[in-house]
Amino acid sequence: MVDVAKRAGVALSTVSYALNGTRPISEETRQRIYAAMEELGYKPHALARGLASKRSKIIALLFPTPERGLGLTELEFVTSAAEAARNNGYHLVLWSLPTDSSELRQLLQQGLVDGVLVMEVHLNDPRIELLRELEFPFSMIGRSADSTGMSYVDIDFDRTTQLAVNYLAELGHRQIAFINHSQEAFEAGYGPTVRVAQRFDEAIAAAQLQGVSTFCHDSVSAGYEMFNQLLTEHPGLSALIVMNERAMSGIIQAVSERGWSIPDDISLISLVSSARVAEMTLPTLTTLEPPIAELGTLGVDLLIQQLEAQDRELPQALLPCQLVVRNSTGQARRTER
Amino acid sequence: MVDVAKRAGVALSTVSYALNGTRPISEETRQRIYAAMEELGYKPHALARGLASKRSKIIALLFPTPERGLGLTELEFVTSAAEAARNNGYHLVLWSLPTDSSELRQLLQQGLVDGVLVMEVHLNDPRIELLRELEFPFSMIGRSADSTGMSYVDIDFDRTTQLAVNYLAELGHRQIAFINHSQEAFEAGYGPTVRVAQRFDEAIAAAQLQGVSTFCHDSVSAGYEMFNQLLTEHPGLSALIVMNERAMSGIIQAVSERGWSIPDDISLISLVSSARVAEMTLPTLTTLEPPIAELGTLGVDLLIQQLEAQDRELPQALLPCQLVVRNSTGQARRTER
DNA sequence: ACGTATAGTCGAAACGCTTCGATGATTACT
DNA sequence: AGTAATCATCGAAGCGTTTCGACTATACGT
Repeated sequence: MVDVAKRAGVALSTVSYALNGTRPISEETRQRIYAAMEELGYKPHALARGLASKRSKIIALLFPTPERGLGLTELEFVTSAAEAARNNGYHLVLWSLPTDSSELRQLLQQGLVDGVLVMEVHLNDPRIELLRELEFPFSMIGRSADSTGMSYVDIDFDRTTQLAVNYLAELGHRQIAFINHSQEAFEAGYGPTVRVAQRFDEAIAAAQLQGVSTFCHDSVSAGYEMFNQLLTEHPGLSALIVMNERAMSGIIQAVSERGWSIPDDISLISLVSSARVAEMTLPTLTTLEPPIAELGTLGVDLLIQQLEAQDRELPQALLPCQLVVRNSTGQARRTER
Repeated sequence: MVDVAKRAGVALSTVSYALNGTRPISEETRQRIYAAMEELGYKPHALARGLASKRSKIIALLFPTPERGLGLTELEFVTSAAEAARNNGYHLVLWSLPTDSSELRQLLQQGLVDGVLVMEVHLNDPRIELLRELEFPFSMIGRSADSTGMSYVDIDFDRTTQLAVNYLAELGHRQIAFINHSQEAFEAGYGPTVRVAQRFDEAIAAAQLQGVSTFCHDSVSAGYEMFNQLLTEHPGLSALIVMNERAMSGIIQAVSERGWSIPDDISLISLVSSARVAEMTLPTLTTLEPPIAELGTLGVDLLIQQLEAQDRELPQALLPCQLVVRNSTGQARRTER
């Protein structure tokens, strides 16, 4: 930088001002400075800049260590966040930690990152508490129980659930089951699990349908068994809303073993599930697909906005899933089986 | 840090030495210093450390922007790399760029990262060329065409292919097809595609079997059509080795439509495919599963070793996939169909 | 014509650490 | 006993930026 300054015949600080636009610089000098930078192949040093300005332009993505196992969803998420960060001139570091790790505090206090984006937020999340305590800038994907005054993006589960129920109702289904993630996830306060469970009951009631809502472990075999059990207890079921990709595989197997056909004998909707997975099965699955990339991008944008804005506004956003009709849903049967 | 020094009654530099162990410090003073740090809640500042030492302890994961679409594989990869980095006291930033992006140069010259880990290396990869040109420390997942003198980890495709062919041969299969990724991937020099294609022919010849090797687009429908075409042209096929998860779905559909059963009428092996996907299908798939987490961890380890070692050795490693027998493979039919 | 903004620039002091050379004080080796 | 390492520590000079206060020259309002 000192070389650039010399070559352009200006002071060191002038180069800095030209670079960041912090103070006015005459067009003429700016030209000279840029030319000098070009000729010398000068590139500003990120660390030095960060040290002096106290803003590293690095944000962290707080990524829970695989508990429920990782989905395609998460990956797209990560990459879209990385891209969004880069588009804003930020870097994205990955911090993959258990939610209750004490290591987070250390990492935050290293002063490396300007803010963090928290994924897979639980209704009651120790990471969030820590961040608030340290008054560390953050925003979330998903929401903790009380998310007032915090910045977040999340799937609009109310709307998503409503869309699924409405669609099935339009097809003439009257008895609909909802298959959730596990009870443990529910009790741990995993957002989607809690919110959809609640909304499902409301939507069913409002549409004057019959509904049954149940938890299910995230495994193929659990899905298989759950389906059989459900149909024993509620033989009139004609449609299932499933928010559990692994269980979905088991359900499809159980249906096929029974000699039934999808969607003639039963309709299936996969909730918050990606196209990639939905197209791997036979038949392909009607889904409500989360706007993953948008969530990632938006999450990063909100965080950066928060970091750079002077005012203390904490923006929030909810995005609904999109109904993509494929081959696993159809008109309800007219006749009893 | 100056406060810690004062409180411990030592010089600033002594605190630094105690922290990094760069020079010997008496046990007694070390105690005092650590106590002081504790009391003051002192945490070293990562950026300042990086600036002064010229080693940021940050590495980048060079992640290609989704071309072939993202797999579960990649995600596990990313998280395992992040963890490995953290275990070594490093941070991992994500750089998601097209392989031919000019932006990489900018990023490298920012001086933010000490080294990069390159994913999805093509046989002829501009990123690698750039890294060599700049003499920037890096290691790779996968290999470029000439990988002598470079550090990498990769799947041992030779051994993996051999395992698959051997296993099928043992089951009595005599006519085996190999379904690869697309021809475009092959021509682009995508490593797995090229290496397995080559090795398949060799392995078939060595085992004195009949083999047919074919490319296939990464899509369900392409797999479906490819299967039908293959069986028209080679009615004697009794086993398929498939390295193409999406095509695999199509193949399974085609088999089932034909009224055939897996594995009684045809055996399927999914190559370099994760357990998550293999267990979603009916029947579950026999696979050769890549040691993804190990690859990620090892890749990071090799890179860091390279960064910290004084000697200029560039370690390399090949790991084979593991054969996991599930329900898609069985004895070859004794009789003609 | 006079104080007062404002544009444009400079020099120097941070930012929070590492690292080099120097200095005593021990210990080891002939 | 004398020289040479080694141990333990200190002070100061960076690392490559940003940012603050100061200064000059020009334009502004009255």
